[in-house]
Amino acid sequence: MTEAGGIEVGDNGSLGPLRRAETLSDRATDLLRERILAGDFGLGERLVEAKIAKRLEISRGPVREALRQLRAEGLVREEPRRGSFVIDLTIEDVREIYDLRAAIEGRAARLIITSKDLAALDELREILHQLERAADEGDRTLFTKLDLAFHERLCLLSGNGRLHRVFVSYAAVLGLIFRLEVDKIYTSRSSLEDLYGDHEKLFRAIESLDARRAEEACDEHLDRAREQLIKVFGGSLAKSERAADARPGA
Amino acid sequence: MTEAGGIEVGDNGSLGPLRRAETLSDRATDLLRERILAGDFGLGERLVEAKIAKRLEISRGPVREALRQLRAEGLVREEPRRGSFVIDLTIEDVREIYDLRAAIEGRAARLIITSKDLAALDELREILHQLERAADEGDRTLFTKLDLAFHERLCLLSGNGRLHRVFVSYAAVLGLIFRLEVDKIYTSRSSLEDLYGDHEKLFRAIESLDARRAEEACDEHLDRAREQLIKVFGGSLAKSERAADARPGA
DNA sequence: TTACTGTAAACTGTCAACAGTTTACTAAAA
DNA sequence: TTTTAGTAAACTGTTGACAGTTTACAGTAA
Repeated sequence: MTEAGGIEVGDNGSLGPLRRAETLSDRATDLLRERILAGDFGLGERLVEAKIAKRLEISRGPVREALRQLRAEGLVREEPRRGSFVIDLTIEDVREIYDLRAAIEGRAARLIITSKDLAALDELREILHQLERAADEGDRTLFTKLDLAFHERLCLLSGNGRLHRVFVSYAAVLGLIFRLEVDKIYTSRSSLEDLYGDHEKLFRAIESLDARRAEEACDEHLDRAREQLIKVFGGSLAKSERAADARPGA
Repeated sequence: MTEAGGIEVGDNGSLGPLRRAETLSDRATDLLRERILAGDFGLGERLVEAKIAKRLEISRGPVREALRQLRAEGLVREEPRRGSFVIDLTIEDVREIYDLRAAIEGRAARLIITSKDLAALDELREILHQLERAADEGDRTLFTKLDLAFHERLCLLSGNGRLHRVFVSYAAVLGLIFRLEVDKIYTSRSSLEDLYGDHEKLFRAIESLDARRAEEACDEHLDRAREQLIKVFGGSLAKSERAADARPGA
């Protein structure tokens, strides 16, 4: 599931339709996304098709398609006849994404509640427990991963595939934001316990099966998370990580 | 703005950066989207790269990219090594899209309200007036076009580019749904006046600058619109319009 | 007839090369 | 020195061809 933004969900334990061989485009997409999220490509850095193709030892075609896919995911920006670049993230982008999140995830919570899907609640609870453990152990990288998983699952369990697809479409950028946050967060006062508590509060609201309360909790949760981010980054995300030329490997 | 799903918004009256020459991919994307929306390709119909390329007198590369773009817009479905197909719309899809719309457009309304952007209200009012005129004249095609424009503008005026992009990402499919609706709606009792009244109600709620009321109005508006659609299509959208082979022209 | 098998046609995935544009660089002119 | 013009290099957009997979079909056996 290339489109899933790196979040694998599929199960194929018993006998089902065989997973079709991945195309080079798909693998290139996954690899490039990973590299960008890992920070191997800086914000705003140019992505030159030919250089990437050479590095991956494939032709430009699949690389081109991969870049298109990443553009659709919002991780890459394309300028006609000028090429592709890793996006530049600004505080304004963070604001936009968090408003979008509030819309999507608030609705997802509501849909879960109206469907009265108790198994969904159990799944969320399970992730919540893992989140608690990660907070206890102070594992920030794991925490952000589970944080993302919690919200992803929320959207998936809404039963609305398109809602989930929208989440996935910004999940990659969110992952990038989280990575930048982890790099910086050690210097801030914020604790994982606070962040965990926030998630627990959101879950309790969903668990109460009160749609309005859940939506409000979601709004508040994301408002706090956003303000936290803005505080951490103090106005500028793009820590002049900008680079003019391509540097396609690691 | 190829990504804009056929809804042109850009203004370049005074001196601004010159619009870069469109690529073949972009033109192919626009053309194919238009054709699909016009019904020249049936639901579920296969889109064969080579045939389309031949018909447009270009090579397969740009066609391939166009199909990828349309996939991102949700109008086309791709199966690895099997090809691209126009989507099949079911009632379940309509439900999904309308829940997504409620999330996105409700939030857009809220954002406009919290920003207290009165010029935005004026713009919406203007479209509303045009909508009224179309209803009076009984011009259903124009009405659906303006209906789409009203909601698109709502999202644009939210000031959140990503929110707007999500709207655009389902606008093409919505256009397809509206087209199918126009074909069928003559046999139903629903009147354009009712539909107009519904929009006016939504606008009044936004105009009142009460975010909660506006969100609820949006929910209700879309709930009604959805039920209307389901009533019209009576359970099955895909009126066995399905075709096995490609038929790339008109 | 029905189920199975093998073969040809159709189509997608991938590649390598060319054309035209953009960018970077060098040198001349103010 | 700063600006302008000119030139080479780099890069994207596009093309046509090939390889491997999927699909359709004809033929054979039950």
